[in-house]
Amino acid sequence: MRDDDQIPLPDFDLDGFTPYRLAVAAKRTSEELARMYRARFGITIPEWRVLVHLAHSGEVSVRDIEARVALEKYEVSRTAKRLEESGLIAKRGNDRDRRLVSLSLTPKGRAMMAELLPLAKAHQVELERRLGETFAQLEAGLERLLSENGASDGD
Amino acid sequence: MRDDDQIPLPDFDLDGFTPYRLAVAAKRTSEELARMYRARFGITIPEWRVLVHLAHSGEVSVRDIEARVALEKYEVSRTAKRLEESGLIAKRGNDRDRRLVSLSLTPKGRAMMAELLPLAKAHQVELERRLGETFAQLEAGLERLLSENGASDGD
DNA sequence: TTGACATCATTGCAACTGCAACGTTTTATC
DNA sequence: GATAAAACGTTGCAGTTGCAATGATGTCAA
Repeated sequence: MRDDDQIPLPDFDLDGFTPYRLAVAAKRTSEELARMYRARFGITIPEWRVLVHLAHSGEVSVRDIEARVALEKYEVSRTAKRLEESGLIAKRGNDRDRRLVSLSLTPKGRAMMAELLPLAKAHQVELERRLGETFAQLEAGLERLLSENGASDGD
Repeated sequence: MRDDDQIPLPDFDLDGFTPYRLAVAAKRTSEELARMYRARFGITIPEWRVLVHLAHSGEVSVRDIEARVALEKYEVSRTAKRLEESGLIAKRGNDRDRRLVSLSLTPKGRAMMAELLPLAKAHQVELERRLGETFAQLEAGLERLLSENGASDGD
């Protein structure tokens, strides 16, 4: 065998691989935001998602949140536990169906969201401004990806 | 105080929040791929990234990889450790600069990549087909996001 | 009513992650 | 050269994650 007797590999450009590009873009975008959440409010992204849903929907169960904020059931459960410990949400049993746990914002959580949501909105506006006309293109692509199997399975 | 005397919250639609949309789209896309990697080759996404870079670049250091595949230094280090343990890559010291560790594919790793890379390419083609004309739009958006601060800081 | 099955939420465990600190080696400054 | 500073890679630790299993409750059919 000669020394260069190696299996030849096809060229592959990771930078042109869409799943990779998406992952990197998402990570950057999320981390930018996560820094703000953490620095100003001391919350993580899963916490932010749950809080947003509660702000929007009032009192809901873990199950209700799961599907709506793209978190697994156990993530919601643990996130809710942390949020309760930091006093931002309240958990209580549901009398109709005692398997359910009702989650809702506490006044403290509500006050925080009253401050946070406008910032998030402003961030979105700023993002759209920064992307300019490519924003609509990005959205078209995301829409296509997200609608592909949005309801097909629980994952 | 009346019972409904609550701080009013602005409406906020998580589903329309671009960072969230990106995160969900990236997660779905990545997981689809991760399933294939894991099922057929038993590797994770960080492992896949390191392997791709080695397939492309031959022999490189941890530092070289770090920037190119969007992983932190310690992630590359631990990923390399695992890949070495599973016999897919080899690690050895660099004589010129003994701080460096040279990573390279083993024949076994090379053989795996020879099988994996065509599948990844096919996946990309399939993705482009599925997205149709929105693919170009998505790419335009991603390009904008990724070029914004790609070299500005190491993060 | 009872028993089998489904649903909801939680948790034990092992693996993984992020951060900061570390040891080693090289580079820069005097 | 000697000392300080920087670069490279690794690792200890505490916290987090994902999976599968669990317990508790509800639903349905006989």
